[in-house]
Amino acid sequence: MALAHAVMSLLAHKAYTGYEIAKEFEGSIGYFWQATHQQIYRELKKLEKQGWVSVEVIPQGKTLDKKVYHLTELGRQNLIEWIDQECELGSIREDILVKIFSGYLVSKNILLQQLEKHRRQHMKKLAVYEDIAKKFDHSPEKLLADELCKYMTLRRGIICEQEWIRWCEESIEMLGNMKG
Amino acid sequence: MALAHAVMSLLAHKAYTGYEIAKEFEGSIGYFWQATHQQIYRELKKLEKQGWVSVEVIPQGKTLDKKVYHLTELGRQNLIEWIDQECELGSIREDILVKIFSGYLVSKNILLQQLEKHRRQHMKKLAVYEDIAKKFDHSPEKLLADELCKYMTLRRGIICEQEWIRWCEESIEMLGNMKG
DNA sequence: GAGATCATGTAACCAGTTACATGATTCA
DNA sequence: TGAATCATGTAACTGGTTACATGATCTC
Repeated sequence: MALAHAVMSLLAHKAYTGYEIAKEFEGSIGYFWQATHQQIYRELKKLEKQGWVSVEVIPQGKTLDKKVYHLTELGRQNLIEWIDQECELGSIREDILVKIFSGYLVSKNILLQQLEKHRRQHMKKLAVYEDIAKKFDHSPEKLLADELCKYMTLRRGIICEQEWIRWCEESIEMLGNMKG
Repeated sequence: MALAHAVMSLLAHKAYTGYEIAKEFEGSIGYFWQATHQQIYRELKKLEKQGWVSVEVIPQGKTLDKKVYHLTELGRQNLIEWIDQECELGSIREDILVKIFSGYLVSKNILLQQLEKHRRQHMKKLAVYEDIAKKFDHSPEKLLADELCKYMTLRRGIICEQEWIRWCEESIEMLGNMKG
């Protein structure tokens, strides 16, 4: 159910086209919830049926109409109620850990390569997040509530990347110390 | 494709029944890959069709036969090749972050409750992992390769829980400092 | 005797991914 | 003029979740 709420989260800020929502899922909200444009178009239709969003159709003449989505009052209420409900911990599915788990089947070098590559990927992501963080005024007392909320999710992204890097480095060292 | 490989990872150690594999997905491997017994029975059938696992049927007389699964040489080769292939970063879908993202729509108290609850859940998980870690000899030079591999994935679990707790605490403090 | 655990599965549904498809506009 | 981006979608498939179902054995 949370994709619906992720979409509504965006629409709580402002109206969006499906395309723009898909773009946001590549950045900002995409740092903690991934979705493709196909999923989003499908989800928006469901949300409309339930009356949680409304559509403003902007005719484009020759090509397909542009559709701007708005969060309805019903949708807003639903989102607010959802926030207060109990939530499960997200489920984890990390290829790299499956690889490490059976890493004893392959050579040390292959594992080290995987870890190095992984480390580099997370360094890249971290650099991106830290860049975005610079744009925020870092004193929480000065941030508006909605900016602070965004900033908190960004902090989560930063911490996540830092810890992946820490784990990669630790693991590389452990493998180095390993006999054989 | 990685559920298949997660299952094969287990079978690389020893033969298992579907039920036992499902149990492992609640502990050990379940710390980084979740799957239900329904998924596992379905996956085992696929793996058998592809010749990556073989089944040893143990008749139980009155009730359904017990089925013990073994990794075939083909399966083992496939797993080894998979480990060396490029892998994507796992995708993240965290309800709590969607909630925080639109947290400005609700009262500070509701957010604090969510964060506190989340923190407690991760503290519990951390305690479990740290308990398991105690059973390992902590010097990597002394661990056998397969034990070290398991230990590395466990370390990832521990770091992951620590970072969640760190983020929850940081966020609680930020909310505390917020005006309004 | 009741409840937990062992052990197997089917069916339906929902969510996520991949492939395919169209056409306008913008910029180098 | 060709590539990138804007903007919309359908279809098929795969993977994950929820609900239902059966029956044996073990332990209190």
